[in-house]
Amino acid sequence: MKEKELRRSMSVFPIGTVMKLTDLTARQIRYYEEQDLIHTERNEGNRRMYSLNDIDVLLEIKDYLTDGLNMAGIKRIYEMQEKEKLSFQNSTHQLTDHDVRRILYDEIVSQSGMIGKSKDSFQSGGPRL
Amino acid sequence: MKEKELRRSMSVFPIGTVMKLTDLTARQIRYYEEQDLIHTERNEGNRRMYSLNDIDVLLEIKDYLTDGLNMAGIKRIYEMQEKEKLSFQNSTHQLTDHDVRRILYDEIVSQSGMIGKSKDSFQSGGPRL
DNA sequence: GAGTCAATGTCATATTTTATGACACGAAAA
DNA sequence: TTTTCGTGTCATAAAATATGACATTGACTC
Repeated sequence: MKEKELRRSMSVFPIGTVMKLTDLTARQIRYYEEQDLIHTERNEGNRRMYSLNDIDVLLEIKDYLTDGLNMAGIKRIYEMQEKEKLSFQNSTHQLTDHDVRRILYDEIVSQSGMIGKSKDSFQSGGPRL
Repeated sequence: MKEKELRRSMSVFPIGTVMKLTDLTARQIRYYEEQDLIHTERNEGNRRMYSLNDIDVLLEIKDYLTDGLNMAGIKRIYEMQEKEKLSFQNSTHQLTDHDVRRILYDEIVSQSGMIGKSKDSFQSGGPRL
């Protein structure tokens, strides 16, 4: 499965394709990058090039935003995931990535300013994982 | 497996990406299109956009050329495949695509002007399938 | 050897796509 | 009300692509 991973992380899509695939505007995509939610590669001509993984992240971000999270919240989620990834090395991990995302997500949602928002906009059990 | 097929046939790559992925020049890619070896989609702005399947075909074409086939030969191979695809509907097919390609390939190679070319440049059993 | 043809290189010009920075705006927060 | 956040929009510059023309190279023919 190593080759598939590699393919999924190859930066091969220009922003125009990503716009269509994610239904985000270039403005939005660049803004999320500016906010450090994604880290985009550039080609020799300074054009942003995206991987399948990048597109997954953008779709995740869309979901989080739909659920009422803001940039700061989403960023924290990814930061925590990052930490988990690191501590993953010297400890057997009882928690799957799935678990971690769910836990962090619930934490963020219950902690951030979600007062006055309809609870209906939440699917039970957290984001699409 | 229907969704995967769909994804493989989505035209999402600009020619620049295809150049890198196939190690072909834009001139070559356009020429193969001009010769009807590939049929390229265009986006709203008239730019060519390629699918994963298109890239596979281009890599096949490279292989065929390496093996000494010319445009006409390659075109015939694809035409015959096309026919097979059509007759495929009203008959149970004993031959797999793999078989068909091999048979057509051998036919073309033995029939076309391969005299005086080293037999070493042929891998036994036909092209990469 | 000269000519021909197939596949590709190269160049010029026009159009499209993208990058960047600035300003605007509506909704939510303070 | 005033800020802040996420996004829209616009102007300008640069990169990527389309197209058509001409050049080149190798193989084949005569």
